[in-house]
Amino acid sequence: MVRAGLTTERLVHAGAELADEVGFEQVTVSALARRFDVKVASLYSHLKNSQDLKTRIALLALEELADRAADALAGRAGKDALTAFADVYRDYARTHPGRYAATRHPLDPEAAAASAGRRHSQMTRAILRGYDLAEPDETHAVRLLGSVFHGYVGLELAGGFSHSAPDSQESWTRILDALDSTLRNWPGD
Amino acid sequence: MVRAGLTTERLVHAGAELADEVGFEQVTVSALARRFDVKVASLYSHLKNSQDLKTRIALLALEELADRAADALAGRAGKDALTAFADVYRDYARTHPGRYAATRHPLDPEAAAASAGRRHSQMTRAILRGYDLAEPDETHAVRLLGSVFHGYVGLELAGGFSHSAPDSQESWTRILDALDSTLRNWPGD
DNA sequence: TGCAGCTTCCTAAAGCTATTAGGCAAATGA
DNA sequence: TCATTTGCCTAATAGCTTTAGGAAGCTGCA
Repeated sequence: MVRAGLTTERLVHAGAELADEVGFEQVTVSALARRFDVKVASLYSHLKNSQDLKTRIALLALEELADRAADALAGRAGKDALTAFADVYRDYARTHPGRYAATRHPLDPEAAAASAGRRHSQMTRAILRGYDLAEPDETHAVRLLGSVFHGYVGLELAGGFSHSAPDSQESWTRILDALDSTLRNWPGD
Repeated sequence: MVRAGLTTERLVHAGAELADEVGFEQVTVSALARRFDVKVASLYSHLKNSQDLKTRIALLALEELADRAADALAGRAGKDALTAFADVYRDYARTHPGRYAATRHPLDPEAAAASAGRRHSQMTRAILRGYDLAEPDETHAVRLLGSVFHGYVGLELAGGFSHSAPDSQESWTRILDALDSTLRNWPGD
């Protein structure tokens, strides 16, 4: 019997690819086994269960996203940083829809704390340092940015903006302009 | 044999309640059958399949949400309308998380066209008439509002803002202030 | 080299969900 | 009252998940 050479890492990676191809919700232990031409039960030596697989894909995606964001932020500040960061987020979602969906997968508190989600929100704060916001306004702004990015990408991916003018890219650009302007003129009490 | 009195409408309603209790993704034909103390196959006289059930719950939720939004908008304009509309959205999501999740369920084009989703976006446009935006800026603004509402509520529901100061309600209020200000001072080209 | 022990993958089995086909009994209405 | 329609049932197939236990491959050490 030739062994397939399964490892947790290979499985999670293949799971992420599978997610991008068929959707994160459709990622299943069975489908993954088929992809490796192996019996389903065999995966249970490498994965605790189906939930474990999804959690690991989510953590992988969060790392990838944070890595790309960190690259994009290097050497940038102000609006330049804002748009670079936002574009990374949107591009990642469009090129890796399954992985992006994975980043929205609910994590239990320990997993969440150990994830790159924190890194991502630290980067958001770093961008805001280019604007002049004191707490608690900075936190409000972090939440606003998170909401807009997550919300826009979610609607775009769901097809909300296709088949209707203007182009989604144009709205995205104008929304980032508006956000920049909002951050520069954050309303006081 | 006493009949259970199933109808498509009762099933969809119970499905919506089930969604609020256990989550939209966990709504299953089997669970619904258990709730009516009836065999699973019996539901297939009233529902085409599992997908059909979910679509119907989504349509129900979209109607409910649009009805509430319409009520809230009556007699309001400007920022007053904006916050009332936004609050309805957020409150609906918090009091009916399963139904809210259902509104995010992808619909095939025909179902989407027949849904109350259109009504909802018409209302967003009505609110924007209180601000001074010409096309295509109005559309950009519609998309911005949709993104912020959907994004904020999604993050809040996922627990993103709990266990951390400031209070989510405070951020929400300040974000609506910021949106109002953005709409009043929409940046030109 | 040979073999002990660990690891990998397998077979088998049970339980849950989805869906279809076909049947009997209850409700409807002529 | 009887025929027809309708509602719910049994039975069966098929897919996914998970656990238990077994056999073959690999590793390290004598």
